[in-house]
Amino acid sequence: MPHPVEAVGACPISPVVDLVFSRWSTPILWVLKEHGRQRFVQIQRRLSGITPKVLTQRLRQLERDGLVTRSYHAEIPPRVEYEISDLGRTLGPVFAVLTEWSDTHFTRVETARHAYDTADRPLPA
Amino acid sequence: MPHPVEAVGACPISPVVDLVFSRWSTPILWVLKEHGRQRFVQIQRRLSGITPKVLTQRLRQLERDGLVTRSYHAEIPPRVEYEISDLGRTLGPVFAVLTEWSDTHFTRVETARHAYDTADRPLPA
DNA sequence: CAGTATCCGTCTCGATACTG
DNA sequence: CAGTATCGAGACGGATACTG
Repeated sequence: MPHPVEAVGACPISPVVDLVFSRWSTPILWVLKEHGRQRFVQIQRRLSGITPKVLTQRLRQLERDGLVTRSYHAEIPPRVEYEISDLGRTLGPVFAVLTEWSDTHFTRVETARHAYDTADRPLPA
Repeated sequence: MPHPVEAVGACPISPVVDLVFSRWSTPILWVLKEHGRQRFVQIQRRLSGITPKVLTQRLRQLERDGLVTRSYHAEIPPRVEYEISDLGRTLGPVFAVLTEWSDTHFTRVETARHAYDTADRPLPA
């Protein structure tokens, strides 16, 4: 389920968010970036348990968006390899900034959550 | 619907993605960053039609995560104001990089989509 | 104003089974 | 191996109505 289009007017980066941060997209791009070209089952194993249906859906979307390339080799058994594209590699700085933010600020989020959960607040009941 | 936890092992930025790029989170943070402290209905109007239920849900989550602060003023009528927190403001570079990526690369995505959609491919039927 | 309560449609995911 | 087909379950969002 993509982000609503109505939000684009208020938030110009919504299209990119849909593109890169849809469910499973980021982990798939990440493993392709980290481990290079690989086959369908290898990706599936690294994402520990994603079903073939969902993996196929996401890979097709990423291929359509030009972030991933698919190469089919008509052998027996058939061999299909996926690789992050040049366009996909340009996302490197995006991931780098997110990694850096996570390393420096994520503990503050966890602290905030804990504080919120243990705060005295008027009971909803 | 958060990203699956199983993906975290393969992709360390999954928690941040859930935090910042969950549905509606980015647009809400964006309008708070752009237009400063504002009331519930103002946010609702800028996001053109988000329902109060959903807006409440997301604001609560962002408040719990420490990205947004909520201030309640017991007046008649009641007044509640939301503001991006200091922690939320540290996301500035993240948004900046995404904006830059969008400006320089998004047309290539659209080109790729068009090429994919008009490509001759064996019919699925 | 700032929400909450309820109902409902949709979408997606997950599990399972099957095919070239 | 690399998917496709089908089914069912559940989360989530949208619309509407109501409250302090």
